[in-house]
Amino acid sequence: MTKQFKRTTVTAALIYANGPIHIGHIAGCYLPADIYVRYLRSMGHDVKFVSGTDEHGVPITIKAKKEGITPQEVVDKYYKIIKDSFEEFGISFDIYSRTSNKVHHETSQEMFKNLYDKGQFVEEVTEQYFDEKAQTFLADRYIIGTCPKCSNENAYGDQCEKCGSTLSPTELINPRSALSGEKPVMKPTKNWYLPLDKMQPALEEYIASHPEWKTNVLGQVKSWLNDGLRPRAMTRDLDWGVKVPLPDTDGKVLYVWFDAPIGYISMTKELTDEWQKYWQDPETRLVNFIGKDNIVFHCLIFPAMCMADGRFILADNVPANEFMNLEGDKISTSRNWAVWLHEYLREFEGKQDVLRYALAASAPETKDSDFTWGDFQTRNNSELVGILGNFVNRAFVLTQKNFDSKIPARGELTDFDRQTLDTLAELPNKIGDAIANYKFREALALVMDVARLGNKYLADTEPWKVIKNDVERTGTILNIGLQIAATLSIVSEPFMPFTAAKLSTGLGLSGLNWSDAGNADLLTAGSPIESIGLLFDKIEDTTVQAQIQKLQDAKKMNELAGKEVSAIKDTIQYDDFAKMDLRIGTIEAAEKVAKSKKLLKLTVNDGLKQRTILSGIAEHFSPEDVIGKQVTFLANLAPRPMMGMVSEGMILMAEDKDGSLAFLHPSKDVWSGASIN
RNA sequence: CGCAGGAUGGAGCAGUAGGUAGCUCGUUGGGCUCAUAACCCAAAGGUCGCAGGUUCGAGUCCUGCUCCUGCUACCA
Repeated sequence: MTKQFKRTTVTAALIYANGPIHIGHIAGCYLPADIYVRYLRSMGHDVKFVSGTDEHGVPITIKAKKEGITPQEVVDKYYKIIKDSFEEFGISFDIYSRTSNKVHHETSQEMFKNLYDKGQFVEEVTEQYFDEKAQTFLADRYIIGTCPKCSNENAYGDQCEKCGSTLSPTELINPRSALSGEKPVMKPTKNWYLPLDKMQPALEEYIASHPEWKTNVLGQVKSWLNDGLRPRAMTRDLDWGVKVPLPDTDGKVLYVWFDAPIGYISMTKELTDEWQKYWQDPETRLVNFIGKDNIVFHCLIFPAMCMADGRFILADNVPANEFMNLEGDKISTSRNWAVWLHEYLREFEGKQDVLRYALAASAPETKDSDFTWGDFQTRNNSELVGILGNFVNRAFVLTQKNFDSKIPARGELTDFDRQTLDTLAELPNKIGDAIANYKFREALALVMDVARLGNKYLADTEPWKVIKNDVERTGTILNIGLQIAATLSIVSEPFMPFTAAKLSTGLGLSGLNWSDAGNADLLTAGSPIESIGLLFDKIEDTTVQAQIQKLQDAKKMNELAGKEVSAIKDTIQYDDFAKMDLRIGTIEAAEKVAKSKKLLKLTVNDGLKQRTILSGIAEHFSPEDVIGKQVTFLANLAPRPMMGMVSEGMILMAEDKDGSLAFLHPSKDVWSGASIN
């Protein structure tokens, strides 16, 4: 922090190009990075802001297969959506590129080759599961099998979600491929590993030299270091990605997390011929904005790569944010629980700054935060409209009415005027310091304090009263009010660039930068102001409710779409079937089982006697619904004690897509006890 | 299991080297009327997750515990 740098390279996480972007991405890294960069630019610093899409890796090939298109078509589609929405949202990248570009392939291959030639890799041949039908090696996550610990039949190769234990694919009983359902075979494969274990001391030293990093970042890193780093494969068996630049390596590509961070470098290459200045000069400060899931890659693996390579500078800071939730639930692309940026831009035209404000104000800087539409509305209505918009509007309207839309001259100052101007002069530095220290929420609150200062100044000086008998004094008051607005147009720019631009247009200002903020003479008396209308509009309850409804609909749709018809079980013999005694019975009585959420106690007449069957259907049916119904049940199932009672059989139910249950009735009433063959 | 982060008035968050608990929004009351029923002032509201300990004194240090999140596909 104390070191003086000549220039700054700012990167924002490379987003994976298999879906559009949502508010979590923005709040997590793109908006903070943009605020930071805009501030540095306003300070006159030399800064390059680089980001793009990460277009390699297994999930993209899966997505392509699912949609029946090529991986390239997948990434082309999302690259465009993502790039366009960022641009419209005012994220001011100097370049937004992609890792499928030629220059990126060359750059990462060159770096790989350099590490290889320097002997930095360890070659190792391991046995891995291979899917013969899909002709591909399987990532741990794409192997499904029975958990050795809890016998869950759908455990993943890396973890069983039922019992939570961490697994390795070879531990699974009856492994099968998630792609084809086939049983995978073990096949030897050679890969190149980066020996992180040997590099740990150097990495520890690097981390130790940055005690100023955010606690969540250091904590995460420490967690990895405590565990002890292990060698990590930098190549994968896959045909989608950057080819390994060595002989006889067909079907092998660079590990996405090897090539992705190099993307920052290759994108800078595309941007400028002077790219080396931004990546190799120790007087350049490198700042990587990311979300917390990326911490290990940016704080350990990428630095390790750079150290091994020897040519590149290491990050001076990695200000990672935590995660943002949505209406109390985790944002999820696959569950469609998200506010998509491209949709927001369509539905809230011209309101980029409202979302920028709401996200910056509740960004997950120190811990996970929650975005709610209610909060969005409040922030807009009571802060942007009520405080900022209102102040500007008051100052403008008063000037229009009383001074013919010309900036009035400033006469003699009162103590209160001076006090106000002093406060005004201090705020820009405070805001700048907060931004420089990655405290964007605090910085934004201080920006609002500028508007609050203006509101209070007008309320205390009451120009609408003074005008009745002292025009000159009124002029002084409004001059000061407008000067406050002028500073506001500068300090709000990193956060709300669209609003800031409108405001400077209205005031007839241009070309100002951060050092001008706080100055009380930005506006010259006599120059005109231009009507800019209202900076912000109120957002109505109905608008907000529509968004919430949309989310809920999406959730429902997704639940329905998420179900797939399960595969047919293994073949059985007739004898196996004949063992089951399936019968029709009539439910004669039903009651809820006390203290149980799911169980219903059913009294079923099977033609011979009444039997008690406990069935887990209470969440779907009430006792009145089922009395008198004929149902299919398994009559010779071994009795099973539950909740202090014994269940003598099992009612057969069909589960519908949405999780609701249906009974199996005979198509006409039959006698109780009818057997089923 | 372990490691890491978090748990502070109704909501969202600050609390820097331990010394009477702050901010924004919301609520209530009052004032003002230039302004998008916006603005200004004031008040109410917290035993700082739980239980111990160190200290003259702890939200802040130590120990144990509980809950949430991450480390684990999609994903910032």
